[in-house]
Amino acid sequence: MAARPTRPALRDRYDRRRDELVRNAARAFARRGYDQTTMQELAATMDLATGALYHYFPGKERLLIAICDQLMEPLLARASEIGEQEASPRERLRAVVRLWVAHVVEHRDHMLVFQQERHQIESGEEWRGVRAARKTFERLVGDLLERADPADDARLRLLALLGMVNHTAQWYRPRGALSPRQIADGYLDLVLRTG
Amino acid sequence: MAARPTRPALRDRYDRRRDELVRNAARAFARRGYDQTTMQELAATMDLATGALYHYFPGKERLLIAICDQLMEPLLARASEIGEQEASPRERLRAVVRLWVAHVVEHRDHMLVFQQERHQIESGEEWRGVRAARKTFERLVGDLLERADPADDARLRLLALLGMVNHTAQWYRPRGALSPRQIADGYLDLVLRTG
Amino acid sequence: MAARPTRPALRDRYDRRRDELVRNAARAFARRGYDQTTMQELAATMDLATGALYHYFPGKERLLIAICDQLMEPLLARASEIGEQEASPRERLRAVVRLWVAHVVEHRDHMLVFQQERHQIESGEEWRGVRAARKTFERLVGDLLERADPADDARLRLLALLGMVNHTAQWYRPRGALSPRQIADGYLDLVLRTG
Amino acid sequence: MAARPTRPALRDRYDRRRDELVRNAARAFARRGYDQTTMQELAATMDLATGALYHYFPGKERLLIAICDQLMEPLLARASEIGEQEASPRERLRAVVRLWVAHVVEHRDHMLVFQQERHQIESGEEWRGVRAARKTFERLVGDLLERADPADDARLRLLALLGMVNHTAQWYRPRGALSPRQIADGYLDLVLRTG
DNA sequence: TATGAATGAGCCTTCATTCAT
DNA sequence: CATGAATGAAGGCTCATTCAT
Repeated sequence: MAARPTRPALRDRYDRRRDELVRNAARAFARRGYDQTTMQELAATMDLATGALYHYFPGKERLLIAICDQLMEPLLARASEIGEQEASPRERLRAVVRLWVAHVVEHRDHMLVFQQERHQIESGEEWRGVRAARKTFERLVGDLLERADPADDARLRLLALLGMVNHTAQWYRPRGALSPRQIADGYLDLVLRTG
Repeated sequence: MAARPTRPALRDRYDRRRDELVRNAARAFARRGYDQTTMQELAATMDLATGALYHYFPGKERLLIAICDQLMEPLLARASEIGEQEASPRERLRAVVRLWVAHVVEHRDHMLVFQQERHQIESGEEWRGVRAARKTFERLVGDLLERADPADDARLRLLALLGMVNHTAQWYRPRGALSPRQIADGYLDLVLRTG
Repeated sequence: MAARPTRPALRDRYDRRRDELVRNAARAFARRGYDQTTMQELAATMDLATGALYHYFPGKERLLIAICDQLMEPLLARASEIGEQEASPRERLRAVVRLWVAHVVEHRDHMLVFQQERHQIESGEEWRGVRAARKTFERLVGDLLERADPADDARLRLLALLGMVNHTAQWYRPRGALSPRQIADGYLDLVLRTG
Repeated sequence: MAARPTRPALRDRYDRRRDELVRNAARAFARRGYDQTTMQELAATMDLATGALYHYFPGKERLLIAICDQLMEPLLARASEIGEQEASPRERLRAVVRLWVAHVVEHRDHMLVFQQERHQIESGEEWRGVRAARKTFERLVGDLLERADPADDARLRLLALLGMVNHTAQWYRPRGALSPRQIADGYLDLVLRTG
């Protein structure tokens, strides 16, 4: 794999191109599955020669990791910011869930890949980072939920929330009846019992 | 592929063996992924010669379909029975959700495979039956939910319920803190607002 | 392989059955090709279990040899008889060619198999007998031709005659315009210039 | 399969290589039979990796078709030219038969394969072109024969001619007693009775 | 950086043959 | 003699990866 350029102009171009490739790969993987999508198909979709993919990713698996990173990193960054704001736990929770749902519907393909390739993510050294990111995010949401509405069944509610939000990727359609924000608020209504 | 035997004694043995193979395959696919599990690995796991698998399934994909059938058929059958009972919608909904959660945790591997191979299930002629079964089940739950607790956001609640129950396969561990029944009731508490 | 029975009644039944199987195999091989016809297909066609074939033939190749034998042995036997008759060479040649053409059209499938599997026949120890039979027959025809109409180009005429007669299997249809006898006489008209 | 290159230099190299591969395959198939020759054997013979064959042919059967095309196309092209010349039918027939015999002995392997795989050629959609080419050629020869020497048994003579010429592939050896031209003329002597 | 032909290990599937019943 | 499930070696084909240009 060619190294990432150091000169800023080239580097930016490289980074933008790489991001674009990751997004395209997410779409392809979501549609046909990771294993059933060939590197040559990917390259063709992206108007690239087969070998050129290897300038950006040392192998197919690293491309998959890149998809997960592209999904998790901005989500985690912005959620952390919200988590550290001064607002009440309940307000921060609402902000996080809105962000989260918006992120999910904007990265539907990433989410679907993320779910489909669960078995890969769950084992293997190179997936450590992705696993850590997910855990961190879940803990962040869990903490906010616990503090926003303490209850015996806090854990079950967290798990339910994770389930419904992640599942959103499977049914959400742009221009549907509900906006991401409405969806997020709807979920919160279910999870937060006290008024 | 050898045909299913017609003599009852042989046929029963055949059916039991086939069911066992499907269960084993579900486990393997859930762990390593469908594409990354080879037919020879499967055969070895099941103490079978490679070719013997093809006495039961005409190909790898049909084995995957069989997993989905083994998951959906009994669930759909028993849920339909409940749906036609005389009890109130709310009671029937509770019964269905309890059945459903119990089924999910008892078929965790099947569920994980079902989710991982979403992209295969969603396209292709031979998957029509599986898609129909899922749709039927979802409609059944949706109807009960609507009648148990009419509300503006019935659809979102259904989708939330689907998300949380299905997601259960990813975190449930036997001998955990919560029994399937408690989980089911917990979910119902979230979804049914009017007490 | 079970041995050929010794008791006459059983032995005859066995032989008749075996002959029938060989004929059926010839048909199947002629249609789908030797390698592309499976032993299980053969067995099914003959209303037999797969394993039963091995009571009659120790393996697939021996079945192929049996087809060649069923083709060559009666032809060679009757041609030899004719060759030793007292008639003139020309009359004997005519008799042999008529026999030959009649045999070819009656064993079209055998002939087609014989031609298709030329490469197998031409090498391998177990094919020695078949090769010898063909050579013997060709020599017999060649001798008669030479003596019926001596000429410089006797060899080429023999080869031409072999070509046209064998080729007959590829176009002859029962109830066609020409009877086997007419065909044979037509061939002789071409090959015998004098007279 | 990689596409045929468009740049002239590369395309020529590709075409030459492909032709070479087809010729080699014809040799191998003629010797060991189509089904008994593996793609890996072929590749090894041609100093190629297994997968490289698939840059030139999408599958084994297409390779077989290519052999038939390599046999029939130039023959048909040149025979058509001759058929449209101004010479007498008899002269044109002689020219075509000489061409034909020369072609057969120069493509012995192709011919043997063509005959051995008759059953494949005769059925299947992708063989339509090959069947058409054969029919066209046979009709061309038949027309010339009919006009060169009208007779009641024209059809039988055509079939005899087809038989002998095609059969030539099975006995001709380079540096044998007869040149292709002598063989062709010998065949014509048999088939043309008058003059 | 980009290309795309070439590599070759590996997988799904087939099928001749065996053998317990 | 008959059965037919089981065996397991082998073949056609794919595809992630490399590298000469």
